Amino acid sequence: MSCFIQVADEENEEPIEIPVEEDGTLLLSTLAAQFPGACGLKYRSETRSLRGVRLLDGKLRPPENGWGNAVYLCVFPKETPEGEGRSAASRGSENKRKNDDQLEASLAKTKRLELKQKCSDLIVLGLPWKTTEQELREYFESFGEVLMAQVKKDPKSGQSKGFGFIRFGTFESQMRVLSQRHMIDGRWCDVKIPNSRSGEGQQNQVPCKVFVGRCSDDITQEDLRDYFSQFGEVTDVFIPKPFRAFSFVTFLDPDIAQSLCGEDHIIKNTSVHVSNAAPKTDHAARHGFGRGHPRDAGRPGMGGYGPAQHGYGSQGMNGGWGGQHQSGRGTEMPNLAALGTSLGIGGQGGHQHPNSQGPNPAQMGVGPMNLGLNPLAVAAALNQAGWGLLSNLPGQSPDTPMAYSQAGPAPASQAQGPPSMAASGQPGGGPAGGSFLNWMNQGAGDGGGGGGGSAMPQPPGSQPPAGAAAGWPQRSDQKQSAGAGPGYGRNPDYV
DNA sequence: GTTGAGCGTT
Repeated sequence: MSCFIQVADEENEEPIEIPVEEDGTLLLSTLAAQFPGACGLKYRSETRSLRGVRLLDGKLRPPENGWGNAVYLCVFPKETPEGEGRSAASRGSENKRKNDDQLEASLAKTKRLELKQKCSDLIVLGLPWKTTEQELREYFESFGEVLMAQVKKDPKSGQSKGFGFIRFGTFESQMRVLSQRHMIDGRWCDVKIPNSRSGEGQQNQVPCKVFVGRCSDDITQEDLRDYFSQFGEVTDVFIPKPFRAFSFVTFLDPDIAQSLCGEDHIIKNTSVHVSNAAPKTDHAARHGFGRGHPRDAGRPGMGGYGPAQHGYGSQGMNGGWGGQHQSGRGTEMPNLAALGTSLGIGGQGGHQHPNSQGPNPAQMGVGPMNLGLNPLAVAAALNQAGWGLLSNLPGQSPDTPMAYSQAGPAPASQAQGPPSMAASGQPGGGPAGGSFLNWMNQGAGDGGGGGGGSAMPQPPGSQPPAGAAAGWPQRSDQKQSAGAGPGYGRNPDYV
């Protein structure tokens, strides 16, 4: 079996042999040790097209037929700002900027990166009692330089309290760690931005998650992961079940996610449309969304969405994206809330989407308080308008008229519509939050419906999230919040 | 010597 694979910076550069693990995977950290800043690999397939290498949990997986003798090429995050990682010069010509627009975008991005790149302490929850600070540090060192690792202990007994804190030297490491769960000494642990720090920088981030519309039902998670990995590391893929013609792809690098927004891509002979995934909280609705993509300048802001406050305040934000659902150990998602659904900096909203030919949802009064709306139709309509699911559409005001029928044909056959929020009469009251997007995002369904009272549809069978192939925590020593009520059974991805 | 959602004696 081969113990090394050949990796080069770029084509025609001299490859370096890099050791693979015994299980045949290549650790991203190993790759990064030789190619600082690399976030993935690609290679020329038989068809001479570039193909991305699957990356899961920091491990690059060999192609179907093994690594072979191919020379693999590093993938770097697009548009690495100056002073970080490898210089643009060393990356060849691919990142050359040619016009003022791009320059401007670059400056804006650099500025934003300065904001976002700050590391903060991270809390590690669920540590085994026996785990020491040394062990904690050693575990996380595989993700990058660990500046601090501490296990909180009872002062008297010295007994661990089962949680600790870590701090990384690079934001990259922090992001990577936040994007997954961690098996430490035999227990699944969660790493999160601690409450004491939440809101100090995380909100200045940009979504890592994109909405992929017009999916066909034969496009699998694997397909999406394979396809989108060519652009950068994919940390999660989520396809709602039952089939709803859209999916979410989360990238490690928000810039990569953003760079894809507005584009059409062909997967399995299907043209899918990538657009912004909507944040999960009404923050987005109030503050606008996104900073505009260079190629997609001026996405509409949330301004047109009516009184976004409507109905959400009472739900109680608990600080952080998707915070409503951040409880629930066991089925809890990795802390993607800190990753994939954060908010663009003070979005310069307000423009009409240049490509928006259909009715502007803002003007349409896109309200989830639907009239038995077919989600597929809504997704299609919004997406058709170049919007994807841009707004959180929180407890929409009843005074915004519905106009979906203008937005596009509504395949009426899939009768599984979103819950009638109008009927639920909230704002803010419904057990499930009362947002159309909540419903859209639920995917495998509000399995917590067992808890009763949810107005949400409850398709059978939840599934573990992508990227959790190793098995979601079902350890016998880990309480599973049995009968935890609404919410715990839902798919832990995207709330 | 038990425990298992949480949030840090600086």
